[in-house]
Amino acid sequence: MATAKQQETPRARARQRVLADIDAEARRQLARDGAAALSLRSVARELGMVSSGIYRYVASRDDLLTRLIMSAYEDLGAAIEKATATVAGVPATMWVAGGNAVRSWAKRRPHEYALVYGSPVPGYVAPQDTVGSALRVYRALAAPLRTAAGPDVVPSGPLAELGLAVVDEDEVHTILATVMALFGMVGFELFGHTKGVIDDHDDFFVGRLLVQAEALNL
Amino acid sequence: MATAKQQETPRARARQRVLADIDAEARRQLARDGAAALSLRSVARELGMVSSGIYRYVASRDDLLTRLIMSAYEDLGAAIEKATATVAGVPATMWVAGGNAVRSWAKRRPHEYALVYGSPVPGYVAPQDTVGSALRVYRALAAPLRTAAGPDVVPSGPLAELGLAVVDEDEVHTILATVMALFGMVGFELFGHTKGVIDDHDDFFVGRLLVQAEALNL
DNA sequence: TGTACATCAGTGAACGCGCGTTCACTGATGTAC
DNA sequence: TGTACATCAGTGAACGCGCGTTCACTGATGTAC
Repeated sequence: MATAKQQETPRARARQRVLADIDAEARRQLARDGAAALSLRSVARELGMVSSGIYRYVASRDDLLTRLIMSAYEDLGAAIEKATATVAGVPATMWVAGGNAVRSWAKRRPHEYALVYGSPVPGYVAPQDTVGSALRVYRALAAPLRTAAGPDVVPSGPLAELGLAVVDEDEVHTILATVMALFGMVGFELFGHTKGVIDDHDDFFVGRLLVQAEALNL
Repeated sequence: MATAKQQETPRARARQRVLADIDAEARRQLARDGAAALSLRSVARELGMVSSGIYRYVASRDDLLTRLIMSAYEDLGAAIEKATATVAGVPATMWVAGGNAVRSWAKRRPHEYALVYGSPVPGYVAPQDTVGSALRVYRALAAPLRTAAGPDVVPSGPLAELGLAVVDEDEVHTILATVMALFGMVGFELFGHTKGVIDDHDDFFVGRLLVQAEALNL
């Protein structure tokens, strides 16, 4: 199983390029029309390829969706990491930065957000591959908690995967519920449920993030 | 514009019956396959009607979606009202009952929940008609707050439509954020984001509802 | 009570569309000797 | 360095599917005199 990448042949390089084009075009279509409208045929068409040709690169429509889901998670995770890193050291500020990153990413890429945190795509079942990428988001959000806990903590308990050592069940639940509340707020705004109720969303959101930081003892 | 319903003619009664059948069948299909799979043709087919015949009853697919959305809101609103009414008088208990009603309704009707609180249906824009129905849900959830405030309160401020008189902006935001947190938790569980993280969802959920009730001063 | 006309539910054919996926194929690229 | 064979990207046609919506129509029901 030695997948030697040494000696990159022209054909292999071309393949990588086409694969990247496919991903890019799929993302573009997802961003424009949403997951439901995404089709292998239109991706192939846009790439100037005959519709069946795309099967040399992608096993099925579901396979392409999986790639999109994973890259959405990775992209969001990276955005949070970046936002958090710029204010590293001050837990409460980190939390606010992370939360704001989620919100602004969601507004920048509403269809991608909908794909991963909205209604499941009918008929699609996420393969195991996606959970790692999904985890990156939570790990990024947990950065302020890690900072607050200090560098000497040995991860343990139900949140060990996030680099946390929390044993008290109520505390675990508080953390989880806070994350869910964050996504609840983002989803409500993005999906238009706050129209006419909240006028200054920025203000509302930052205010709530601060309250959350307090609840998390940051 | 005197829409006299007096003198119900057989034809009119038949029309009502067919319309009800259409709604029922559409709901059945929505429940089974989700909104994306809902088609006028299959509804007509199932009713033993030729596909074009359904246009005597429904203006378009979007029109049918609107009916489904409104009835979903009404149904959820009614479920919350019922749950809250059975424990009327004790605000905190009412809140827990209302929250549990949202969750159990969502688990009973996942596709309906996804239709109204999940990703927007691509290409569909909700007409103004739906906001009244949507409001019923929030009004039902606000019952414990009304009870806590007492019967003499004259509704005013941004939440007047919910029968509340709250002027303090932070308090308004707390109420809104709590509702969003509720839907965030329900959505996360329903859409499978808590797999492997939370083992006892009932326990988690009730615990959080109690915390929320406290935050709402109930 | 009876007739003449208007309304309306439901039919059947059609338009034009797009989809996922399979298959046998050509011709270029890569590899082993 | 040159040849023979294997791999693989991309083609083009096809299968079978389902959709929303329009239109001219028939025949039954409802209404006005």
